[in-house]
Amino acid sequence: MLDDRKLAVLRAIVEGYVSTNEPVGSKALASRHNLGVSPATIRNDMVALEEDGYIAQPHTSAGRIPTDKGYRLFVDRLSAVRPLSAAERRAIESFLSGAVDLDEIVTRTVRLLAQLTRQVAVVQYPSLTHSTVQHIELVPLGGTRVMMVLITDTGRVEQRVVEVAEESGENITNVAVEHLRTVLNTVAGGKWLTEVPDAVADLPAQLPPEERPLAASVLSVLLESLVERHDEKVVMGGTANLAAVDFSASLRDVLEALEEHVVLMRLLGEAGDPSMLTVRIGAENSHEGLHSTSIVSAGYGVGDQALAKLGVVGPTRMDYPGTMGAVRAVARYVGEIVARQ
Amino acid sequence: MLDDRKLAVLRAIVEGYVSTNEPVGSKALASRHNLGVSPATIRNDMVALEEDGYIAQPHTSAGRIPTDKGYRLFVDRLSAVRPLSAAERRAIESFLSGAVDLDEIVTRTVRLLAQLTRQVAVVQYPSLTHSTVQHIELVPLGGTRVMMVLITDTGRVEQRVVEVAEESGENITNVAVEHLRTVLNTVAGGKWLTEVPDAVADLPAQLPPEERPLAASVLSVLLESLVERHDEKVVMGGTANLAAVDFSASLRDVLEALEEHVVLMRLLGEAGDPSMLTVRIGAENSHEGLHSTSIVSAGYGVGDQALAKLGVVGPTRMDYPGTMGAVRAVARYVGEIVARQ
DNA sequence: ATTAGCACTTAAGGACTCGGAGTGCTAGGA
DNA sequence: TCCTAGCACTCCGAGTCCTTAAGTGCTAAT
Repeated sequence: MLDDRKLAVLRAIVEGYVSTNEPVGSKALASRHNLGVSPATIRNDMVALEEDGYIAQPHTSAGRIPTDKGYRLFVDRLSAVRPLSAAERRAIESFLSGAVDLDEIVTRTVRLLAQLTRQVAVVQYPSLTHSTVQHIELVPLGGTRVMMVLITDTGRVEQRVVEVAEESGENITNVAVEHLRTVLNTVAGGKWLTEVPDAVADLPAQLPPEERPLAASVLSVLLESLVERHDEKVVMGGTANLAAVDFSASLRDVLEALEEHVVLMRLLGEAGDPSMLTVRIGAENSHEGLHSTSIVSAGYGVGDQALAKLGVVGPTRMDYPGTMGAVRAVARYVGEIVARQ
Repeated sequence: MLDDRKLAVLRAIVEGYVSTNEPVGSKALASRHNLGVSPATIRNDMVALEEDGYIAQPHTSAGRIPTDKGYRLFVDRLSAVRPLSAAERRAIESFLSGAVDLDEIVTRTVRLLAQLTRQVAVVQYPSLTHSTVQHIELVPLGGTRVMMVLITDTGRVEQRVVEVAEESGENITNVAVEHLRTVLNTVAGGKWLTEVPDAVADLPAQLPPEERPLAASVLSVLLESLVERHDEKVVMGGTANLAAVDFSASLRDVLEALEEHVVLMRLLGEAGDPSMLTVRIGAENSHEGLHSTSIVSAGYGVGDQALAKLGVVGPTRMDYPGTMGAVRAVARYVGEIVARQ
């Protein structure tokens, strides 16, 4: 059905349309992309490609543009991820290695990706799920309040203020807090976060009765902060790059979708091994407002452990090989940097 | 020079242009804003207003639109901040009070402001400058590394990994860390952050020699994290609202300016008592890309202490009374909520 | 000081034309 | 059987022209 030449034509159409942003016709194709055949032949191929739904024409007597399905085929079979130049890789390395902080790593990564791809970049914070407990700290804040700080081996810090029920407030002594801290760290230290709930389940029973209200309050907050999916934290940048593009959907819809972080999470979050590139094209995105965009994403992490994902959002009409190269490269470096922390 | 009627005309022009987004002519003015005079009279006034630079016409035979100077006069003398309705205030209250976390307060505030004003909202994190040290925690991470966590009374938590110089690495004993923690909290606890550098200056001298390398490393990181202006952290939301507006400058320029957080900080940061509303109109903004936008900002804080600022960015053609009302109201509530934490 | 009347300007929108790019189809050639 | 040349057809987009509506500035009268 699709012989080599037809595929070559499709590739040429995608590349042409991506670079010029104008529907590409048979004559232009024949002259520029020396395919060795006449425009008429190309037209015949185009008809076939159109019947199969890979390309479409905006109106009669216009050139062809790729459909979502066409881009999909292009990405899957007709293109190779374009590796970055040595200079680009050095730039990434030096730009990211200057970060002191998990926050800063994420912020810089976003800016880097946006700049590299000239699109909107999205980076998810490293997930708590694959971390272990490094330390749990309890700090009496005076009154009936205690601050709980959870530190993970991946450098993540979660803090929460714990409000202890009023009647038992007088029992918050430094001794009790210190005791609880010791016990907590003994029981939960080094455990995977997913194991913590089980590990602390029968902890209050082991404590003297007067310390139990405090322990109960702290534990409920701790468990709560584990349940909350903190990998839902994302940072976005490069929205200015959207202004240059004209979407078939309104720019407003796209911006709105991007601002709903929950949506973003779904987009990045679905499926995908770490270091695997995921490309979602046009209507493949479940969210309505993003039907005219494509999303290229990858997981990053330490070793083969996926900590989180990052990616870029751009028009379906994007430079896939280049974008994929940039996303992959950045994901790798970020993984390294996070590991180094 | 500017009698009452001319001012009334200016006000009518501003209000008309803001609501219709079209240049407003003398006839429309006379009929809608019953000023009790004929169009011809209004025209005469318009000529005077134009000579003084308060209004301009895009081209001959078009109506007038206000200039930056015109908006300025309108804001300063012709308008009153419009208070929010009771329902709106209740909505703010309930929306903000659900936040558990400083991060969440900020995030929710941004979304709230954006929704209320239908513009881009910007919220600065509470500054460290006006906080006191609640607690400093040190956690050995194994090897030559220690995590330092600084907790302030305003609920802010700063964490840093401290790398202790290699040769002295063996000296990181739990005893030394605990000792340093105790001493640090004794010396710095309850102090204003600005006082901390002085307070800890001669601390190493008081320690046994084998603990000094550790102390020196921790202190240098601590001081560094105090110097870094963490009130430079800002969160932005509602960019989708920009899509609806057409700026004289390109949308891209505006988005770019907004993404440069440093620029935002300058914009919000300059001058202004807490609870004072600042309005910067058009070219009054130092940044080129924002010459066609106005910024309404206010400080928020506990009592009369300004912790940080928040504001919105919109087209110069904005509903100033309403926007100012929303910004003021949100600033007040956020101040309260932060205090309550 | 205000108003009515009038001539003038200008952008926006609609109708029309025209050229170019591109197509589909058919018939002839390797 | 596949490719190519040629040709008639379609349709968008740019350009031109015209008209309309809104608005102005000026002058003279109240």
